[in-house]
Amino acid sequence: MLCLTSRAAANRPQPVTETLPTKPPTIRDMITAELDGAVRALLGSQADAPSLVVERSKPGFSSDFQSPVAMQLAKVLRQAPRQIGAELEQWLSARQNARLESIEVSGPGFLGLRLSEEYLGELLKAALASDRLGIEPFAGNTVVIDYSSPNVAKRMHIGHIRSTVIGDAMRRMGSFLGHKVIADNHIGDWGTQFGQLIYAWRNWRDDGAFEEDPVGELERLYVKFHKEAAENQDLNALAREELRKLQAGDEDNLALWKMFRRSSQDAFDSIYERLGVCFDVTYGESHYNERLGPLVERLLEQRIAERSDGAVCVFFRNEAGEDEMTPFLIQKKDGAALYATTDLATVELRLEEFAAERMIYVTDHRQKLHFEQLFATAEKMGVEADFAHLGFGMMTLPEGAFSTRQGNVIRLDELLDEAERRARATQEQRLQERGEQWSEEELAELAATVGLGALKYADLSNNPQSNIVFSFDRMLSFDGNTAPYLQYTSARTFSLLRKAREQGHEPDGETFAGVSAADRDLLLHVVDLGRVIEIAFDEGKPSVLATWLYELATRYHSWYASCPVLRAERPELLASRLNLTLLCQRALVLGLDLLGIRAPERM
RNA sequence: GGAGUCGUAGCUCAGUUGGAUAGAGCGCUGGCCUCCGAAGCCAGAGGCCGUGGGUUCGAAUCCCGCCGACUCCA
Repeated sequence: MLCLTSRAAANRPQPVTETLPTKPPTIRDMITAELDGAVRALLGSQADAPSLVVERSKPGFSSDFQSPVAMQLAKVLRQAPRQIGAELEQWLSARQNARLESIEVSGPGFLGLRLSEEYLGELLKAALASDRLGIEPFAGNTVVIDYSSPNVAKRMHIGHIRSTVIGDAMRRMGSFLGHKVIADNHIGDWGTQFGQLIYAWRNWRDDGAFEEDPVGELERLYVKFHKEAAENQDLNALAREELRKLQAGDEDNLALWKMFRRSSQDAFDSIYERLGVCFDVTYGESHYNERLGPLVERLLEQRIAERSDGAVCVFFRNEAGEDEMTPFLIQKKDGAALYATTDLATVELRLEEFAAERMIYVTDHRQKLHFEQLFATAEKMGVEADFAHLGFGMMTLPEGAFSTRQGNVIRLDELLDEAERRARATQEQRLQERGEQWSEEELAELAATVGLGALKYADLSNNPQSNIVFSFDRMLSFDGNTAPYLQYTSARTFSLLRKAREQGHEPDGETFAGVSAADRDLLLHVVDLGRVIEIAFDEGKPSVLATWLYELATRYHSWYASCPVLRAERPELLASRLNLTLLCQRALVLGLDLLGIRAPERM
């Protein structure tokens, strides 16, 4: 699995923009350029050309791509669409572009374009020339992605999976495209809960339990504190005193806090390692403590923020003086800072230390207003970077929300265990059916690959804004549009190419012959990958890539059922189909890797 | 009260800038392994895309009203 980034944060940033190649033209670019020429010829200088739409033709049409251009022009030219289409067709045909085999009008005025086999062959060859499928890095922004962000002294639970998995996929896709990505785990390592925890630790800790399971014990103390505090109001004051001492730099409390932080980080790391998730930096909220006071002062001086009723707020008013958005509170009456303050300080540090041009926050959608306020404040501060909030729905139980205090969370490590357990059971059954024996290591590795893949894919394959009611069966399904289906497809391609090699056949990387509709469809789908990754990243939707992968797997299976490879009737068909199989394999492996999912060679 | 998100097949959801016949999975019906891996393929049933208007040659997609669900608001 690609996991190129490390936690070392030193020596950033070097500009990467100048050395990047320009983005290579796509098939759509080529077609659009042709159409544009035709449209200009038709329109002359009399009017602006409409924006050209080019898309894949629906199944059942002989063309590969289509454009409704003639209908778009009908109004401007005051002619019937089909007549315009005929003229466009004539103009384009006269050009004799070797990449286009035919152009024809159909339906109410769609222009259908069919690519030539030579051109398809070129596309295949170019794609097979590298394991990046010919997609060169072309983007070059410095992007900070903020995801996962668990809280110290609490175990990671099911509520963290989405941010972690989606953020990691964004990191992978961004890096692949050529962005300089900095993944930041903004952990919750500061705040009122530490006063509570220090009090609870001093009074109720169980050293044996802490030895055994540090974070479990811290979590128990946290829950106990809230139970006790509900009975005894004095505890809150005592906890606040511990917090005050901690914030004032009291050595004992600071040492405790550091220990809590370290043991929590160890627990997080073991989960990240299992998931194959990486970060470049893990600064945490505490990293910004010293910046908060000066930041508030500066915002007041610059009149970006104002005092209001003893607190400090940033207001968003229109010209009439009315609030356009809820004010952003950055300092409470008692002088305490808030998430808002820390987040603003974090923005500043990311500009200073990384020269960030884009910041992406992956959190649940309830924080939407907070981020809108944050981004608007940054704008007032003159920050020119782009901001994006990738919000997703919450995971809940049938009886309601998860809550550490209520102790009804589903622990992440247990969820991962369950995923692997189910994958292993399925695999053992299949091996038994096939009469195969695998070693324990092979089984364990496959169980992790398939189980964790299924779990990740369940979150990556849709982008629901609505909340989701948790169910093991839902998250760990192995049938239908799931990671195991994609992995199975991958395993099949490996198997097929292994068999071919045993028979002395290797893909030659260039033959593309006896082209059927299924061949065209498969090839044209694969060569769209670069564009798909770009959309998935720019729109913050790994689901776009997931859907593309699913469509690829479906197409491959369907193609495979109708096109014998090893038993192809002619040698050039065998060669061509081996190439297509290798192409699909590379696309599956690459696409899955960008989602953080491994593609097994056998399963 | 203010702001926002979302209503698509029995269930869970896709649907990229508006484009020809709205797609998957699960579940349901029926085919396909002496033949490259059946975690598969093929075929079928199942939809006034919440509702009423509007814009457009063309709307699940854009605009407005209404109904319903959810989220946020120092």
